[in-house]
Amino acid sequence: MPRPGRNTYSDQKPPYSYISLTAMAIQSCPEKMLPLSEIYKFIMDRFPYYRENTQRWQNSLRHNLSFNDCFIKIPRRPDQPGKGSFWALHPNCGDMFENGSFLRRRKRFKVGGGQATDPLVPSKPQDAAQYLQQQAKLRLSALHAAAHLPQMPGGYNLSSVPQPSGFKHPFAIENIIAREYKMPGGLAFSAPGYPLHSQLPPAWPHMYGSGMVDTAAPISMAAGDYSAYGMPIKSICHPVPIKPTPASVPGLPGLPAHIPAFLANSPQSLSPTSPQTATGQSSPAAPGDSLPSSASLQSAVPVH
DNA sequence: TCATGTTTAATTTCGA
DNA sequence: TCGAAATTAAACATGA
Repeated sequence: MPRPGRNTYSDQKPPYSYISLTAMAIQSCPEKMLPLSEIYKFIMDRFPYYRENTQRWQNSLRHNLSFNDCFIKIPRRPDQPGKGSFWALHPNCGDMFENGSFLRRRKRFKVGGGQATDPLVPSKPQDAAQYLQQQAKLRLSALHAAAHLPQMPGGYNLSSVPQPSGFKHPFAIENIIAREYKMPGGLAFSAPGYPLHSQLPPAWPHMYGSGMVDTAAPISMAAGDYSAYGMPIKSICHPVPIKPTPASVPGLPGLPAHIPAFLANSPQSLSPTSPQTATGQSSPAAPGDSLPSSASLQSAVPVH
């Protein structure tokens, strides 16, 4: 829980567990897999609280990666030199934070634990790792292809990258946003115009401490500040209501009327008829996450 | 040597 | 109040 800061806002602990922070980091990159060092970096970049006591929380984070079945270790390919493996979210881990709290899951994800799974997604960690690595390649290909396409009205459509049926990733941006539509202080999220730094209420101290976000300065968003969805990461990484208010849109549980459906729907609902990848390959359905929506991809290709 | 990864155990925190 | 999830600490192994 966010506690009132002792000295500055920056020493507040964000209301996210290590699991949710890690998942956020993984989901923020287009390949949906990150090495440990990049996960550290993501967290420290976004949350000043974690720029201190690094040994402590990084040990905890590593513990979480190994201990929780929802994280899968993906070995580096020969063309990906470097230290350590990549980490990804298990494609079947589903919405672990369905209770609305990013601090505590109702139940831990266990492989073969009886969760609803996509039949096309392997559940065994080794198979899932291979599968995820393949999907990461496809995503990169799609992003690469999209970056070289002429701009289409309404933005690129990357829905050609295969998506699993009926799966909605817990850290897909639409999920996070759907939970965060009610900002502390009463500010409502108003897509499709994403909240910008200057619009963020000071009630999100984690993002403001240590001068990380200068609300007075002109908005300057580096490419790295965007998630794979074209969403400024800085705007999605803030405390959320631990207990969101009930749904207000019939048929879209948890979604208020002012959240556009495209942010709340699973990716494939945007374009259910495009099973081919941008590279022309056919492949099994992708794990449950989303590539940038057609509305957001124009600014979405992150630079790493 | 250091970063990464695994495992165990104790403790804290939170939801039912 | 209790059980489970999360956090923290620590020891140890492995590989670049």
